[in-house]
Amino acid sequence: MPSHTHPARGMRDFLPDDVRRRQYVIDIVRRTYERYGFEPLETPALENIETLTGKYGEEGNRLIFKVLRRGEHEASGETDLALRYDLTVPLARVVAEHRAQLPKFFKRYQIQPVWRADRPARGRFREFFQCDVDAIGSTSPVVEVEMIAAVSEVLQSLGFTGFDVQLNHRELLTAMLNAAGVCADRHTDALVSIDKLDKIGQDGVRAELVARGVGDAAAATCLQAFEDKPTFDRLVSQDERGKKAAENIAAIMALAEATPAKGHINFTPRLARGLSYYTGAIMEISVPDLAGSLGGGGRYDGLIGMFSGENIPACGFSLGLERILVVMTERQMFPADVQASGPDVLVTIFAADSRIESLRLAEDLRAAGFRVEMYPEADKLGKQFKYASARNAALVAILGSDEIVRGEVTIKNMKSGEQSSLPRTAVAEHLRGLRPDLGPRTDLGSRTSDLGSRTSDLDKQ
RNA sequence: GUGGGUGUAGCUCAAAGGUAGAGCACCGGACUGUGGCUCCGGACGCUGCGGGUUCGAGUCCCGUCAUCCACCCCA
Repeated sequence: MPSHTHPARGMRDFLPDDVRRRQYVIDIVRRTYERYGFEPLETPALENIETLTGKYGEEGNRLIFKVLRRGEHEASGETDLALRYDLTVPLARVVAEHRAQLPKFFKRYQIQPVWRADRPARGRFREFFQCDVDAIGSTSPVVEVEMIAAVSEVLQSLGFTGFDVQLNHRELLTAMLNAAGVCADRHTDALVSIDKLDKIGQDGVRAELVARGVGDAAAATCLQAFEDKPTFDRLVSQDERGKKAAENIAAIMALAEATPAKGHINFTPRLARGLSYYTGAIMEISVPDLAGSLGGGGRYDGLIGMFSGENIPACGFSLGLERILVVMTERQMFPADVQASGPDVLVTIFAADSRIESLRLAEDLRAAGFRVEMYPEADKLGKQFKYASARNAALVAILGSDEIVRGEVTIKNMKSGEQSSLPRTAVAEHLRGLRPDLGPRTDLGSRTSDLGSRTSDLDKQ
């Protein structure tokens, strides 16, 4: 027998209250994405390892969870499969594979877990959910704008007000670094350092740049560019691609004025983003009390071509579910009915010989759409009430010997303490009048039925 | 992967080398047809795990695992 019962490192069990909070967020994300015309996609947890390797940069490669080959190869440590690291690369594979069956401008959303062999930290896990939207087939800035708009609307619907969409462009950074005299093979390192300007300051970045092999003069020019907008513009406009990138960013920001993202977008020259497949606009969303980001994305016009040979433009954004949950939980942003869930009615059992009467009542109330829990044993009523209280039941139904003789049921409101007896046949109608907030919760059913089917399959294995 | 903190009852934490405790939660009773409040009682532990020092280790040392924080990186 195992000595401990913790889930594996960086993995979590979700108890009912956790699941309800997650589903509440996922539901809003999905409904918003749907309204923006995105369609659902699901892909397998496992991919062939060559599908994933070489897409995420050096650090990303290291963090891929690999699966040993089965059978005789197992002993050698050889690996042929890996757990997906994100939802973007699988999408690129799907587009390359099913191009003919997909619309010209394929817009999809995907809400599934991904895995990274990272070291767990606050808001960071080894298994976590991403909520991705991507649009395939167009280079128009309208694509970026809709992406940012959809994500902004999700956050607003969840109750976020102070979020910040940071926008930048890979080509802009490339042009700037070239003009500053940073040689091409130092670009990635330089960007990682520059990304830390807020955190470690100018001198810190300068030291890091030099340590990473960027010359003193080039480092100084870079830092000046981030300090002084005219310098930045001058450096960037020295080549054609830089100019076009600047125009692209300007277009995105102007068009976004017509969307829910209005007032939230900031051009952020220092934003770099780690994944290597980005080629154009890059973006990230952050809120004040979280060190990392709530999500990020960008344009990756070359990724699909790595699978199909044919370059198909694409752009996407990914929201991190657990990052959102961390902040929402801390700020208590969940509605009351999501925080405290319980049955509408708990039906008690007065004595063993009246069990069947209690069951009949429970079934009637269920048919009327209420969420009904049967207390399974004929314990004394005090215990049954105590349980109802602990379960957060709104109402308790009692069918004692007196009630059964009179053809009545006693209903007690657990919050107010009021209770009344009424004819057995009038119970459902009465309950509806008593607590109009109770009853059928259509959204709960659909939440569970069409989400995460793949994850539940995985759980069973 | 690097540096640091913390691991004791289900939970939050005491016990400063000498008999492992409290609060909350749990169970039972006061209250044999009514939860929350009160009172009384009960159960609760290989002190993360393995080694070492010592007459004696929850306490000191080494290792290991877990967890948290800061880096690194990221959603």
